[in-house]
Amino acid sequence: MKTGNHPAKTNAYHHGNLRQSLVDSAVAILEHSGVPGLSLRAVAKASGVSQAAPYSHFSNKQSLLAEVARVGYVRFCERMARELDRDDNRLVGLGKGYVFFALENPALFHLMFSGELAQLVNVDEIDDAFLQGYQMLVDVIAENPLTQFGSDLPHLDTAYAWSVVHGIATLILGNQISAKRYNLNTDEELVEKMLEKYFSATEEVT
Amino acid sequence: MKTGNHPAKTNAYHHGNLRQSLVDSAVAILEHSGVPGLSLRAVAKASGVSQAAPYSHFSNKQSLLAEVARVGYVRFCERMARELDRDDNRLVGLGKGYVFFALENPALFHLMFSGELAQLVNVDEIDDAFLQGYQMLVDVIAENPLTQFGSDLPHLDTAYAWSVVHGIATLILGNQISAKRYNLNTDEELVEKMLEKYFSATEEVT
DNA sequence: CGACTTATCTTAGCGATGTCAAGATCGACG
DNA sequence: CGTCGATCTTGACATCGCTAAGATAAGTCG
Repeated sequence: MKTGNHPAKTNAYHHGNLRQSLVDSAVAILEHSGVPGLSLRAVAKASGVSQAAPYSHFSNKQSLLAEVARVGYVRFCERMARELDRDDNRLVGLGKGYVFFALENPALFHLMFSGELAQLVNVDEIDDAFLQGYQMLVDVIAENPLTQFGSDLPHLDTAYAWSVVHGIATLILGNQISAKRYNLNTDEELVEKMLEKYFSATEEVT
Repeated sequence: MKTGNHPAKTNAYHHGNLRQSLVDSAVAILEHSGVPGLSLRAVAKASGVSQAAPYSHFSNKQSLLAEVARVGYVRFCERMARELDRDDNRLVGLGKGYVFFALENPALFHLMFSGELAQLVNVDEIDDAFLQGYQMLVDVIAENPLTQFGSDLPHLDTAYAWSVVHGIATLILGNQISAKRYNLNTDEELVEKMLEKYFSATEEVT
């Protein structure tokens, strides 16, 4: 039942690396059982310890979930970075990475942005992974301004671009928007078509 | 503790109009206690009945929540309709109504679009209120096409406009976007500025 | 080496939750 | 009046997050 990574394991009683193991177990449970299956007791059992053991490493369930979200932010940035250079328009690429991550990790994405962890994880006192992702967007917008909307309030463009991709991701996950409504085969195709159409009018800048 | 509306009440044992009363109680609890305070037992107590009474009218908690979401859709449409004609650009007005509703009813909005009720309430087999709201958007886009993005795939424009307003609403609710980051006083001001900038380039159509 | 300290983990239990089974109540209808 | 079906109550079960009390073992210091 253990997740397998106990590098500092010492004996059967003391786990050795329980904190990290709990986070890994939680991520694994979240991926194949979703949010409803993610109970503290299930996480503890998956790591081979008793129900109350997590409280030696996390003050409560929210603290564990904040760690899980942090893992999510790291993977999120990696996913966006992977897609960033595969597109002629870097903003389109960044957007694809954003939405694709959401589609590939629905439960994790929901946890990261549900706002239930907003007290612990918000933009003001956020961890580095989240800020790194936000900085990607700021940089891409800076190197390729959205002048098709005019040059007033240029700093709003980051919030706008973020809203577009976040809205697409959320609505697809909630089944309010789907590929078959637009006679497309996959949601990925829908995302590409939307981002290419609504993020691409930046040629006139040069 | 009762919500007050028992028009068909018959006696102390049989409530008379429990189904509607439960929905009303749930909406009220959701508004001033949020999702975490919305337990079936609390709803039952607020309507003055025992814990298991709701199961005579709803198969489970999700069924009740689906009813609550339906109430939310009705109010949602009313809110958008109220804002629709107050703007020169009707799309901007519709968007304001969309986001303002989310800001004014955060818990209800979250319930309506969280996707947890997606099996019960989706766009395919949705109730009239939801479809009415979607039709508002379709009509506004039809009478004022977003030709600034080109005229190919025009049916994607509804999904795009929806994504923009939904993304703005969700990110503000999750505290990822806020007015003070843009030196504005209120979130409403931020919403207006964004929608006017990114939804207004439709003059060249006429 | 041996005793003390501290972090870690277990067992037991509390209150709250969603849900179900059994039975009580009462209006409607013959 | 008597039966029936819908409605509601009581009581219970499993699970949940969380806490208290105590067991275990690793580290430290004499």
